[in-house]
Amino acid sequence: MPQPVTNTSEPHQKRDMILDQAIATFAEDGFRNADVQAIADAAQVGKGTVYRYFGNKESLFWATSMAVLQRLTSQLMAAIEPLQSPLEKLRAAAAAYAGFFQADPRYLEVFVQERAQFRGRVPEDHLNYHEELFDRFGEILQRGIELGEFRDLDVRKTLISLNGVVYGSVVWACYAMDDRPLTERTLHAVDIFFEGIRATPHDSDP
Amino acid sequence: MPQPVTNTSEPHQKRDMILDQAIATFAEDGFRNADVQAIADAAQVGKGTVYRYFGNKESLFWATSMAVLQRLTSQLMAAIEPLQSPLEKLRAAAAAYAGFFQADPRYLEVFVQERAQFRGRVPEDHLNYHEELFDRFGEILQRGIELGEFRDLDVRKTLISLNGVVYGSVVWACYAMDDRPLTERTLHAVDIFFEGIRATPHDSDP
Amino acid sequence: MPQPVTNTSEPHQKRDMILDQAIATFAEDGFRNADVQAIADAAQVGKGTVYRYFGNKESLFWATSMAVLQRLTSQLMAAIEPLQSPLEKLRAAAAAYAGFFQADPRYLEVFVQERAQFRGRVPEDHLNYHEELFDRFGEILQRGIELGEFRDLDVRKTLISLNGVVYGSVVWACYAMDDRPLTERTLHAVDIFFEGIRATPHDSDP
Amino acid sequence: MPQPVTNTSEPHQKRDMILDQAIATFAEDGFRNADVQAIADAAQVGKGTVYRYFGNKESLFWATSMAVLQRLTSQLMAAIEPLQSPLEKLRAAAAAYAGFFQADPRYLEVFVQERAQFRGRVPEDHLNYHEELFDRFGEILQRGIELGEFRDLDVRKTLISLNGVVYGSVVWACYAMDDRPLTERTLHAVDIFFEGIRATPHDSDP
DNA sequence: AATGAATGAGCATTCATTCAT
DNA sequence: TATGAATGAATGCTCATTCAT
Repeated sequence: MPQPVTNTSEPHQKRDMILDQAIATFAEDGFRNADVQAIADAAQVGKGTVYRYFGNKESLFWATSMAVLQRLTSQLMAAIEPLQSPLEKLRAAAAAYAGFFQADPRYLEVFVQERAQFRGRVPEDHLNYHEELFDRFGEILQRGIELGEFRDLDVRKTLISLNGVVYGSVVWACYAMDDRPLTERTLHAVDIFFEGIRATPHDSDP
Repeated sequence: MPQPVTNTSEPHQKRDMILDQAIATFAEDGFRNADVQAIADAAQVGKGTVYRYFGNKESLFWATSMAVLQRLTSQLMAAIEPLQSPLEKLRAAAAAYAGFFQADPRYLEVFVQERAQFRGRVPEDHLNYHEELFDRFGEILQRGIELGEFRDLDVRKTLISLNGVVYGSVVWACYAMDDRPLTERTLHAVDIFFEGIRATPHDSDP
Repeated sequence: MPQPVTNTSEPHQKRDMILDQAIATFAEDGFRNADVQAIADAAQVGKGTVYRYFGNKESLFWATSMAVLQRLTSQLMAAIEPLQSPLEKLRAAAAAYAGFFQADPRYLEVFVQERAQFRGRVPEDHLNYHEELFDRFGEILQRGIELGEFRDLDVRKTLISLNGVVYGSVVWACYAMDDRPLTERTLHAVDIFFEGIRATPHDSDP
Repeated sequence: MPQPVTNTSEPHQKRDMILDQAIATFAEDGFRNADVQAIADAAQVGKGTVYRYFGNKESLFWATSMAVLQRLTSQLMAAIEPLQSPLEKLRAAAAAYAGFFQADPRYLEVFVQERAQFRGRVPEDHLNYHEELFDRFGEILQRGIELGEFRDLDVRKTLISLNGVVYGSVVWACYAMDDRPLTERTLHAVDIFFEGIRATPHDSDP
C-alpha cells in the first residue's frame, strides 16, 4: 500500500525502505513507543543504518512526517487537477484528503503523533511546506469568490475553518460511533460548510 | 451528572491533588514521557500512593482524561443553561468548548494525548459518558429542527460533523498561522457551519 | 582486601558494596570500558540502584576515587602518627603510600584512570581534600626544617617535588623491569631525595 | 636510531598524516573515547585507509605511542649530545623531557593513555625500545660514577628512581597548584635528586 | 494506609570493524 | 589501493511497577 515517495531508481532504495517501515511503526506504536530497532528490522537494515541516514529518532520522525505530507499532497493535486470549478476542486480535495487517510490509516496516525509529541514545534521546512499548500488552496478559494461560487469572504480565515472541518472529521473519526466510511462522513461535514459559504442558497425553490 | 472533580470534602483530597498534577504533567510531557515520580512529587505524595489510588499509569491517565472531560462538561452545561434557542445553545456550547481549552491549553493536550496514545480504544465508562453527552446535544439539535431553526436534517450525522468542526478547530489551533484567539477562530467555523444548516437563509434580501 | 570506608553499621551497606565493586571494576577495565551493569552485578544490586545512589557513571567514579583517597589517607595517617622525627614521618608516609598500592594495585589503577580520563578536572571537594592533605605534610616538612633535619628550602616546591617522586615511582612501576617490591623501589627513590635535602650530609667521614 | 616520524618522502605521507591526527585525537579524547572516524576525517583519508595501514584501533594506538616515543627520544638525544659531563647530560635530558611535554601536552596525554589503558602490557618492540634507551642512559650514569661525579651507586636502581622522578613530575603536573612552568618544576625535583647522589656534597664550605 | 527504595526490562545512540566497489 | 556504507554488539540511563517497612 505505501508507495516509495519519489525514488525513480535505485539511489534511495534503503532510505525509502526505512521511511516506509518508520511510517508503519510510528503509526502502530506512536513516536515514543516505537523502537528504532524494530524499524530497522522491518526495513531489513542494521540499526546503525537508520542512524546513518536520519541521525536520530526525532529526525527520522520528521522525515517520516514529511514523506506522508508529500504523498498526501500528490494525492490532493491529482484529485483537483482535472476539475474546473473552484468549489468542485475544494470538495474533491476534501474527499481526497479523507480518502488518503481512509486508504491507509497509518498515515493519519503519523499526523496525530506529530501533533501529540511536538505540538506546534515543527521544523522550518515543514512550516514552509504547509504554508505553500495553504496558499495554493487560498488561490482556488479566491477564484471561487471571483467566479461567484462563494460569498465575498475572508480567504485565510475561511481556509483555516475549512481545514479545521476536514482535519477534525478525519482525526476524530476513531471515536465516531457511526459506520459510514471516512470519506462520506467528511464530505457530509464539508458540504454543510460549503452550503454556509455559497453565494446562492443551495435549494432556492420558487 | 458531571460532578466537579475538585470537591472540598477531605476524603478525596489526595486523589484530586494527584489528578491535578497528572493533568499538568501529562499535558506538559505527553503520556509516554510523563514520569509518575514527577506527578507524585508535584502532588506531594509518595509514588506508591499514586499507584495505590490509580493502579497503574494508564488508569491514572484515564482518570485524568475523565476529570478533564467532566470539567469540560460542566462548563458546557453552564454555558447553555441560561439560553433558550437551540441554535444559541449550540453556538454557546461551541464557544464554551473553545474557551475551556483556550483558558487552559493543558486540558487540550490531555485530549490530544488520549487520541494519540489510545486511538479509539477508550474505556467503557468514557464511551458511555461521550454517548450521553452526544445524546444531550442531539436533543437540542432535534428541538432546533422542530422549532424551525434548522433544516430537517439527520441529527446524528449533523452532530458528528459539528463535533468535527469544533474538535478540528481546537486541536489544529497549534499550527494556525493566525493570531485570533481560539474562541473567535472556532466561532468563525461554527457560524459558517450553522449557516449551512439553517432553515432560512441568513440574509435573504428581496 | 578492600575494606568499607567508614560504615560502622548498616545504613551505608549498599553504597559501600557498590563502591567496593566499582573500585574493582574501574581498576580492572578502566573508566570507559567499565560497564555499570557489571558493577551492579558484582555488588549484587540492580543497575537502577547504582544510579539511584550515584546519579551517573562519572559521579560514581568520583565517589570511587574519593573512597580510595580516604582509605589511602587513613593509612598514611596511621603510618606517621607514632613517629616523632619529621623526616621519619615523611619517609614512613612514602612507604605507606607505596605499601597501600602494593597491597591492592586496584587502588592505583583508579588513580591512573582519574588522571587519564579527567586530567586535572577534578571536582571541588577532591581539590580541597588534596590541598588539605598537602598542607598537613607541608607542616611536617616545615617542622623538619625548624628542627634542622632539612635544609632551609621552599616547603611547597619541595613537597611538590617529593610528591612527584612518590607518584612517579608508584605509577610507573608497571613498566619497571625490576623485581623489587614497590615499597622498596619507592623508598630507594625517596631516600635519595631526602639525601638531597638533608641539612647534614648523610655519611660525613673524617 | 630514533627516526623522525614526519619525513618528507612521499611513501609514508598518508601514514604520517594519520599518525599526527591520531596523536591529537587520542590525546584530546583518550583511547577509548577517540573515534577512528574522527581520526580519518582529520587526516583526510577514508576510515578504511586507517584500517588498511594500522589494522585496528589498538595497533594504531601503539604506532601513535611509538611515534611519540621516537620524537621524544630525538629531542633527548639532541639535548645531551653537545654536553660532556654525564651529570650535565642527565640534567639536560630531564629538562628536554619536561620541555618536550611542555611544548606539546598532547604527547603527554598519549603516554598517560598508554599507562591507563594497557598498564604494563606493552608490545615487544616498545619494550625493547625502552630498554635500549634505558641502557643508553645507564652508560652515561656509569660514566658519571667513573668520573667521580656521582657516588658509587647501583646504576639500574638509580636510573629507575630518576625515571620515576621525572615521570612523576611531568604526569602529575596537571594537578599541581603551582604556576611554575613544567620544565622548572621538573628541574627542581631532579636537582634535589642529583644532590642526593653526588659524590661531593654540593656546597661544602670551609 | 503511605511511602520510597529497589529493580530490571527497555531503548536511544555510538563506534570498531568489515567488505563490496 | 582507497573508500565509506553497512552493521550490530555494546552501553549509559530511564522509569513503571513492586513490596517491605
